[in-house]
Amino acid sequence: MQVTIKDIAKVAGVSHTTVSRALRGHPSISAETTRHIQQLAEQMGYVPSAVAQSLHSRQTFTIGMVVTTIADPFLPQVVEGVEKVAQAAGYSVFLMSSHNDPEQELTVVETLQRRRVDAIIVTASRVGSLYGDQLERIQVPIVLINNQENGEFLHSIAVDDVQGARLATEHLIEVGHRRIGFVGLLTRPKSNVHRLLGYQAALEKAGIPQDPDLIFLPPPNDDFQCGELALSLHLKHQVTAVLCYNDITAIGLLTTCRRHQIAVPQDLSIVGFDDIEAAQYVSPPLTTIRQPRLRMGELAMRMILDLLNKKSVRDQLLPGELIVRESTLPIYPN
Amino acid sequence: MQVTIKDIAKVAGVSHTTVSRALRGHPSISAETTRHIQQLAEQMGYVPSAVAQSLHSRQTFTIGMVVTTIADPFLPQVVEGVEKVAQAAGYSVFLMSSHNDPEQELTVVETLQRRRVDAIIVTASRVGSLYGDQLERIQVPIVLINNQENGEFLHSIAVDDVQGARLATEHLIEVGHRRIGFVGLLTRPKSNVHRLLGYQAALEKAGIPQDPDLIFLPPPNDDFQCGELALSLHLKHQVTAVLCYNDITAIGLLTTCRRHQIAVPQDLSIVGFDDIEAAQYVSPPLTTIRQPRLRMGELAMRMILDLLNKKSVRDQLLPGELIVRESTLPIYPN
DNA sequence: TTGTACGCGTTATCAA
DNA sequence: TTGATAACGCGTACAA
Repeated sequence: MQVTIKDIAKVAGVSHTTVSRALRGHPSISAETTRHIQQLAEQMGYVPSAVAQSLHSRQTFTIGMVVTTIADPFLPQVVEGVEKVAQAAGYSVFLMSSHNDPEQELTVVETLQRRRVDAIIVTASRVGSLYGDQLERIQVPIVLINNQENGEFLHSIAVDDVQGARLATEHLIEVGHRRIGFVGLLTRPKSNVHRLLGYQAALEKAGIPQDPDLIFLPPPNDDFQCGELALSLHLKHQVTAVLCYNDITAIGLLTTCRRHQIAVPQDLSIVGFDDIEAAQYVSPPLTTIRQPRLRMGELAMRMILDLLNKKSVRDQLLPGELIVRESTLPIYPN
Repeated sequence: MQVTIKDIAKVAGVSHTTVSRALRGHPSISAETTRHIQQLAEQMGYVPSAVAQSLHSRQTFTIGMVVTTIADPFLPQVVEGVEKVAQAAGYSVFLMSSHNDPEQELTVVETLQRRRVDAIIVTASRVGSLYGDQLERIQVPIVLINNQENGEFLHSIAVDDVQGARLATEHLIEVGHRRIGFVGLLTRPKSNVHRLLGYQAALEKAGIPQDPDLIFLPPPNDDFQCGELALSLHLKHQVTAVLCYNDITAIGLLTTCRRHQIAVPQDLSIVGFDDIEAAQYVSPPLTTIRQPRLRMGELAMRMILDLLNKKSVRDQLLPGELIVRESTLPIYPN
């Protein structure tokens, strides 16, 4: 059974009010009794109940972190950033998975509401309108990561998909490629379009004519398989370079190339997106666009703190960073 | 401002007691008023306060999941398993990182205690005696993952390091290797010894003499670099195969081999441990010992549920599974 | 400087 | 079938 301030009060022969004050260093309590009570609390192993405090103060110093699944290689670092800043500010994090299942999304939102979290951070690949409405009904600050939406309580931290994809494509163009393919993912409609736009903008700027055949949108599948299917871009359409929606897709393509004796990057250059851990470990190491995941998590939590302190905040669109490794090569090496 | 049962009571013209009962389907309330009140609650957007419920019931339906850092590639799947089972049972999960920092470990434990979590799951590479004592003072069921300790409230789920390492070594022996190296990690003293024991047991059983030169314990470093340093086993001591402490280490070795033009597996076979995501993506795909991470998480949470229901539980030692990929090859291929 | 009384939102006991 | 009251652990206005 946990020790309460009443228990301490009894032992000290004072009221629980005095104990409460003494423990929090209230100035109106004499230095001596304060010291005495604090010492007593220590001895008795007193730890205040956040539950009772929350009931009284109407804030829980708790936030909900909603993910589709924490097993997504993109997420752990984001969560790490969130948790770090949260912990430093005295907040604890509820981790909740929605698994992209509408039913679970509802229970997750309801649970968050029951738990009276002070704020919510969501990184879901899809925040449907229904889901978004549900979220907003909680009347609590919400920060979306990589998923802009409109709404009074909705704010966002996101990577600039257009800029990132353009950067990647420009890299390929600079080293001499002209037949450049794009592998999109229909399961991520929004950012897919943005990355496609970035790709097209780079081509246009370089005066390279668009060829619809070079844009490959595999049927919905897991990301890796989409990459495998994309080999046709090379086999049927003779692209010399491919920009993939993300690293997993790029690695899928990379793997198939190995199986088909297609040398990367000599025969085909490949660029990914995200810079997940595995990107540096595959062979050849993957050129990619890095998303500052740790920082995104930190920023999201900082934004939450600002919102809770009634400070005004601005949505952030972060640039992706080109990481050149060994999966891309000049088409005309010197 | 959140709706409370008192608000509903006012509107319905009854006491808050009646509302409380009606909402929970208490039999002593007339069917009609029950229906009426439930409907009213729905309309008013009532969501019960878990905080108030917890204060009264003295349980929070909350557990603490302590990790060193969620960015460790081993952990996400474990957490996924925990969260899944927890959610299905009506529990929510606090995710807390200790970063292997003694000071943070203390604050984490204290926070868990303040929050009055019903139980704790810990997967830390090191649960020092001090840390363990602190943990046990909370008087709450605790399940350790991959870290056996003794204590009244301490239980564990772990992979059988000895068996796993033996399995891996036997695989290498079976395909003809006799000069087999072992790369250990001093940062994980306990399981390091166990894996070493498994390695030695396999050699002994096969009648292969032990050679201390083939056991390499690099100075504490990050796991990847330890793998890189292990190249000396091949260069100086002519091993034809190496068992690495974990996949990251194995991938470090793999990467260095590529840089030194050492063909894997033709010149050197490599086996890892864990079967992290990246293991299947590297080239060549890594032969390794799989830890059933998702299942370990599920089992840990199930064990917690049993403990909370006063059921008796047994510590579990799970076998590792040999996953043969392409980083190992018979030394005398047919 | 200290204590009394009340409220936070919910459930449970007892009486009506 | 329903309601008044107390209790969970804590913080605070007000009184002493």
